[in-house]
Amino acid sequence: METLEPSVAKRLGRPLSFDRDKALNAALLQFWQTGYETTSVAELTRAMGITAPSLYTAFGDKESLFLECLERYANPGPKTTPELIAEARSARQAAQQLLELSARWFTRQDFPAGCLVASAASSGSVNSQRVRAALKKIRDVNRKALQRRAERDIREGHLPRTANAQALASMTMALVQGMSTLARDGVGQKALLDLARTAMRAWPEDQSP
Amino acid sequence: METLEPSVAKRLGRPLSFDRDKALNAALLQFWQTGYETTSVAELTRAMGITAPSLYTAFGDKESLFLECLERYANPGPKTTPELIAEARSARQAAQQLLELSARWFTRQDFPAGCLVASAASSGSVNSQRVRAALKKIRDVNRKALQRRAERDIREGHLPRTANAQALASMTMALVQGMSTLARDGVGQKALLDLARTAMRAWPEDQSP
DNA sequence: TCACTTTCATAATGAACACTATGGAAAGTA
DNA sequence: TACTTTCCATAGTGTTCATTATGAAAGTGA
Repeated sequence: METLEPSVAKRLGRPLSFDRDKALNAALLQFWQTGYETTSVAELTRAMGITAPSLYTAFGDKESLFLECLERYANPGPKTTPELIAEARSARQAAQQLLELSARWFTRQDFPAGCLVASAASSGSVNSQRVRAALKKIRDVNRKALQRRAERDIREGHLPRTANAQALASMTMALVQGMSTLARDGVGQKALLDLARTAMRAWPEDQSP
Repeated sequence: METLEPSVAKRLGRPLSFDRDKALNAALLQFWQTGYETTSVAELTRAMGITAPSLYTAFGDKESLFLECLERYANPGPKTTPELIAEARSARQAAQQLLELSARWFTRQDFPAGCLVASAASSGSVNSQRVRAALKKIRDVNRKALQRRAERDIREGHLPRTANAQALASMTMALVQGMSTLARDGVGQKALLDLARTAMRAWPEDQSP
């Protein structure tokens, strides 16, 4: 063992002729538009501008490529969504930011409409079990994070004792999922923002403890 | 033209050896579980208990079979969903019934979890454009029906003038879509019913005109 | 019984699928 | 320049896809 980090060490032989990062981005956009199972490797290679052998040596196989795209999609910044939820001023604030961000994110002109996690594999064959499990896990983790944040607010008196943390968290995440479908159906940004503001009436106002 | 109703007239030749209605139901359940593009004809014939040629002579092709399943799924009773929405006591009542019915339907033990319209083809290739358009149309029609019902309530004084009919309708339909995903992720009936009740806080109370 | 019509089971169709074997070209090191 | 390593392009692999050709079987009408 000469180096502990082979990825940093200078690689011998002919270097990659394409930008791995850009190719991954292109694959992400393709999956985002047309789903996981319903996107063929041929469509991926066309979108990425590389040939099939290059895809397989650089990314493994179709499943690994998708999971790497998903990782990039779900964690674009330094902090994860559960961390951002935990650190928000209140559960209510976290929910509001989640909804407003979704309204804006799902209707961006430079990206496919809707949410990859919501739409890439809402149903599928046995061949996509692992991918669907990975998507479900992201949804579960985010929902549970918001639920725990709401439970904390109830304990600390920022939300009334009668509030239902699970129901509030599930409702908020259901809205995020549903807004993705609406965005895919062509509903615009303003309509989704109005929706988000209207839905926040279901959250009890923050209280001082 | 001897008969106006050829389906009633005695058919010549060898009769069907399987129950067309039961086969259609089996196909519906299969599509419901594993989606449109992601369900193969081989899986369909296995679930329906018939061979491929029987499927094609009885139902046309895979797309026609799905559309017929969708028709049965979306219109099981004598009245359509938009009709039920229009005839409800109020827009608020319609929304509440929609949400509670969804909570119960999406978590029934004897059916696949979630909603066929929400999950069968949330994304897909060009081969499923017509199917996806048919699903979108159902979502659009139902959403618009609820929106019109809310607009009427505002006109007639049952909802405050400040209420946003489009936002209320979109929010309610987004919740239905999202509840389907939650049900598929394993969230139970009680949790979805709590969610529905919590979400109804976003609807202004009905008022006398 | 005998045409006639339609369905059945078997098997095969070409196309698309995910994935890879192979050999030469490219770019580094010595 | 010789050599090593890796990548790329071509062309395939076997499998599965949706769909159908074929001929025997099972009914109806005369």
